[in-house]
Amino acid sequence: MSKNKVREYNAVEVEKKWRKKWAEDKLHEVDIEGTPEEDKFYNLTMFPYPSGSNLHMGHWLNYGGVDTFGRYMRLTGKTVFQPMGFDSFGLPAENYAIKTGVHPEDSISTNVATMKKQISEMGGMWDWSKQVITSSPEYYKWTQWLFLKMLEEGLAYQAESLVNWDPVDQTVLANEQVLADGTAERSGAVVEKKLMKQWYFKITDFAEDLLDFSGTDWPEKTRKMQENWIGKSEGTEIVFDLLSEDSGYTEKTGESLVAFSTRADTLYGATYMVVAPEHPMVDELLADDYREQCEKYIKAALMKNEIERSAEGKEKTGVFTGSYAENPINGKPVPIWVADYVIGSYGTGAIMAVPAHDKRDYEFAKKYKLDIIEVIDGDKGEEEIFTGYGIAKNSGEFDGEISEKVKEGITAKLEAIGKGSAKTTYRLRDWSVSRQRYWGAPIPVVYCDDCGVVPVPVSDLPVELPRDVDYQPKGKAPLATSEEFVNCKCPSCGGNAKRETDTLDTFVCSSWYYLRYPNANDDTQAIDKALAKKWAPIDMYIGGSEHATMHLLYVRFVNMVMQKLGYVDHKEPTLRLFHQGLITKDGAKMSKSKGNVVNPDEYVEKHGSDILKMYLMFMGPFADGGDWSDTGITGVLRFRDKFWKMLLSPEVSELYKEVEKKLHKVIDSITTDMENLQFNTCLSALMEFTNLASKKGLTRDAKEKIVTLISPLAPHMAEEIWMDVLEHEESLFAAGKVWPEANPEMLVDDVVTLGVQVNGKLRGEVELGVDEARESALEKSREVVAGSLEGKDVVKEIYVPGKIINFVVK
RNA sequence: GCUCGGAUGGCGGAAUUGGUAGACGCGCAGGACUUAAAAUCCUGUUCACCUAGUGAGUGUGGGUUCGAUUCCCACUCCGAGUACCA
Repeated sequence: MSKNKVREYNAVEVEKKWRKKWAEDKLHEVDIEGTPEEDKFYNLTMFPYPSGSNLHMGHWLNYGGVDTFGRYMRLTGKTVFQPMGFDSFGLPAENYAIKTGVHPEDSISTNVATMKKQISEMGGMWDWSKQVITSSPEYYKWTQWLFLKMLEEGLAYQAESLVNWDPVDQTVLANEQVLADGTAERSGAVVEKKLMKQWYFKITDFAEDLLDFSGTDWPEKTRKMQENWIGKSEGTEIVFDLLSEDSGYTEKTGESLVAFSTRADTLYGATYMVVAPEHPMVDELLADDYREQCEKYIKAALMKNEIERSAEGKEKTGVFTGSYAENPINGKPVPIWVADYVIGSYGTGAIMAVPAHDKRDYEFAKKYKLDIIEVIDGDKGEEEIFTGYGIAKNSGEFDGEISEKVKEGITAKLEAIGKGSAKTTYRLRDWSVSRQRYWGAPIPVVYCDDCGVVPVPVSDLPVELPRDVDYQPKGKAPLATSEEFVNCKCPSCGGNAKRETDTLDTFVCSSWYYLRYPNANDDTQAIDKALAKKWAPIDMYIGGSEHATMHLLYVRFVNMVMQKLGYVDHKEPTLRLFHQGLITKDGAKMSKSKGNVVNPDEYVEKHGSDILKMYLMFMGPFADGGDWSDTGITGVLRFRDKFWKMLLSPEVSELYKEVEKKLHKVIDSITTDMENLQFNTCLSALMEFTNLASKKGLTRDAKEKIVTLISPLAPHMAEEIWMDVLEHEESLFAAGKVWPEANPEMLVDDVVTLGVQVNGKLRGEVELGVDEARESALEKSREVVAGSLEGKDVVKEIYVPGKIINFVVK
């Protein structure tokens, strides 16, 4: 029948042949306009940053898994759109340029070319005809358009905020560029904080929408992380009136300090207040005798970032301001402190401290000998203080009531006397999108003396990033050094104006790219409504979990805005989300600086990409990644050869019953595992089948089924078998819905072997029918473990059909 | 610090809703084939011991249950994120 003798499998040659053929046939190019909506499957991976180094094992794991899943969906009959692009703006290219003098445009275009070549050699079904490169004017033109939309919608605004300032390099630093000791990575200078006017996106307007994940299939952990990041808490804003020093703290100054608390029920126990070092009222709180000491403390505190301020083992520090405020519930004066454990951006930046019922306040109060008054009765257990809900005491009229009631009562009372109100706050902050850097999309606004802030009209986009700009750090944004760029005419009045010189955060570029892919080459509009509505939401989005809170929150936010504007129908950008794991080397993240980067190319050259991909998929769960070691690659090679030989052996006319049953069980388990992206167990199942069937022979039908099952994992080999051995006319991946279905009758066994336990310990095995009746099952089991039952009283007999028998004896 | 994960043989890992722990693979040991080796094939392989068996065992200590890798409590270690790396 077959013209093929059993021949050796030459992976490298075979793979090259099929990649060439697939490219010629444009097999992976999707008919974006013509595909019916019910057939579409948008299979997306988070696009890579084109860094200097080659593709690493992490990329391989990531894209290997994406492609395996995509091919599986393809074989179930879906039209799979699997585009690829590059997130090419950003800090690393700029830093590289500063260091080496190579222009980011040049290094990026080299890197993109290299990575594209390497990704192509993996043999994935990437649709390169819809590529996006975020640093290209054709793309960032529309990123600027997105900014203008935000502005139009009132979702972009300017405000001052603190940034890391390097006084030597005269430049803003990313948190990453600030070392743990507070000095700058590059210059070594002690980093300062500087107030700067920045553009923000009002993501906080969408806090409630972002908390609603209905309709999505996301990992529980990612949802939790986002929920905590958004950090909704319902509490009370409480007004503490300031007391004047001159009066001996008996009279009010007329000013007040507002604190946010989720535990208004503990207000009677509030014995002091703490304001964040960056609190806007700090300066007026400083009494003369305390000013010098406080200012020193505040300056030091502002140099640290949030993580350092609350770092491990760090003792809480603070200073007394010399001011007092009145506790509104009992009229008692409380001292006001400044401490860096209070963060300015959360709540109101000021807290009422209840040391008897809050751990941090307790530590602080003990250290500085502040009053500690218990106002709740509760079981402390082994702790020094009680932090839960209990029964109120020392709380005036609220004594004896439960905390929840007290909270409501006190809030109501505060409302009645005008000293507070119920309030919901969120930890989520607005998204700062301004960067004082060169390598980003220029923010498309101009500043006109007469008209103020004027958006650049869409027809004038892109505001092009000039190539010849001095991007060396020197005290102002790189774009500000270019007179040619800065000076322009006001689009509104035609008078002299100056351009905004900040660029956009690269997260803005990546917040909408999935809506651009379907019409990536369309120069007339950012998003094609009809196409976006058809292809969005993303059916499967795969990327690292390091993006759980930022990128994945920004994408959701932007999608919500786009929905509001009618560009998409769905609130959520992606239905299903999956995080691949991390590949490490000797337990550490692979990086050039550590010198532990393993180059995938050498494995591809030696064994072919199918082998490397299968090995990465087999190494462990796709969601876990793992530590790289090539010791196990032998097993995958052996399996591949065995599989190849099995498929090339002569066909048999009928399958052995055992093999047939196994085939259907394998179809069943692989289908489930593919759906769940558990590729390691897909391979285990294929190995088991091969071990069994290679001795017995396969029918043509079985060969077609098993080749289809392996094809998402080893597409080149599968295609070679499909076309060259099984002599099909058309590619397996163009064959439509060919994924096999298991025959349910083949999945059930009539006999099962069950463990027989005595007191929960395995003492024997028994063969039973699947639905063996209780009495006969127990009867047979008793015989098996007769020895262990001898002389004992059986007090209970447990029989769970198909699972277990357990005798409880005394 | 805070938030979220993870920990199973010598190694990578497997185990629907609690039901025979260690599938599959690597490695190792023994055997077949070979003048020999490689490759391939077969057998064995959680550990301990007084080895026809018995006991222990899924990071540690407790708990719930007839039964826990799985559920609960406390802890240890490792990883990710922590808002200007992406």
